[in-house]
Amino acid sequence: MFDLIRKNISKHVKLNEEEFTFFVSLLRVKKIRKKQFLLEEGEVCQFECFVNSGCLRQFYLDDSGQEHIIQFAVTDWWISDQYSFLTGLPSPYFIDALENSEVILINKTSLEDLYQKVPKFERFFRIAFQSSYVALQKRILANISQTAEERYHNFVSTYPEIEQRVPQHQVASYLGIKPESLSRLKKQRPA
Amino acid sequence: MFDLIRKNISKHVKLNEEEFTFFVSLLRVKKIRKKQFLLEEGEVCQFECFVNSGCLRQFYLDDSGQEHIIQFAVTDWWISDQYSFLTGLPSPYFIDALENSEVILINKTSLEDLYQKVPKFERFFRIAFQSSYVALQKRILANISQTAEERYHNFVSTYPEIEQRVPQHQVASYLGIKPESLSRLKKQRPA
DNA sequence: CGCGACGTTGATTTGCCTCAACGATTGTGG
DNA sequence: CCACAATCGTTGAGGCAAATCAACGTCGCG
Repeated sequence: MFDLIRKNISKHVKLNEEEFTFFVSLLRVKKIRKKQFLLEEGEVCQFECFVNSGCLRQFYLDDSGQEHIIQFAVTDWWISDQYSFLTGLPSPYFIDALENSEVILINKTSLEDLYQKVPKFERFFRIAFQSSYVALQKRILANISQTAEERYHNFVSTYPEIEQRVPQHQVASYLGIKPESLSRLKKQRPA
Repeated sequence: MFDLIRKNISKHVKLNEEEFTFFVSLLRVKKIRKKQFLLEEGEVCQFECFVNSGCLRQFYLDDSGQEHIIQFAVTDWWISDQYSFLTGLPSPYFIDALENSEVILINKTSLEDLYQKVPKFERFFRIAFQSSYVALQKRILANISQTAEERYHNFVSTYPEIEQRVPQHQVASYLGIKPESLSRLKKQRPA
């Protein structure tokens, strides 16, 4: 049950049994079925979420009813709305499941407690956010410097497993283009 | 000299005199003149950098010789290449000064030392990266969901002080559009 | 002064969007 | 288990936002 998250954390910090046991005592496991929401716009996000299995997405719903996918999260990834989590303000985003999924949640007060008792977790999340920051910078560079086609091929080679399992129009949304356009550019130069 | 950085850090963690004194002992102050490089493509980035005064930018130079601005950093901001800093690999980016500037540097080994001796800094940078992550997500959303004009007005209202001090074509680069296009859309609907 | 950096404007092209229709597949309720 | 609806991807025609290419004016600085 907690093997995967243990391994995930051990990528950046080494925990002993006691520390890990304490960590686990703060966790809550949740199953989410396809299309169910983990977070809805207007709610305050109170958790960090680790994906044990399945696939989720975070998206923004604009005034014209269009969805814009901010991120995907498959097995072994973290997902949450850091904006709402940090500020305590209502989230502008939705998080829902693209497949039946199992997630592990830690809520904000537990996490603060954890930071106090096991400062290594401060380090873990520092490194995790630093790495995520790097990934987002790369995505921004792609957005401001590349064509839709280049971004798509970039995406496929960076995240082949996501390209495999999510519908094509969701990938289009993530790339900031229309489904029709993605369809067309794939025909011209298949992956 | 170190008042500003002290205030910046105190936004997230409280330091006593001893801790701050130790921190300062690890710092190096550097003046950078306009157009000088703080980091060049191919170098390994060994520092975190705090801008005490002036203005810097981080950019990518593509194969066709085009610059793409990843971020600006004015007084009281941090700038670095986290990718190279984290991985120890050569940076794909440049960092240079848009004005004569004064920066405060802490190098990687000193920072690791600092994390060991004063774990509060782990917390400080955790929160700093978490906040930056939020800002980058917002920029990505803008890039995938808004028109050039919307992104521009968004930028002006978010960073009025940057809009004031950097040349217009640099703002265009940051927004992912051409200088001519920015000029035109400003004429149609002035800020 | 003269040159380079910067912003503007015009003419044209193009990449992606919009709107619309249609087939294939999936899933679901009767 | 079939019928029907919903979801998803594709294709076509036409439109528009932004890019491209080119020229030019202004400013500030060496």
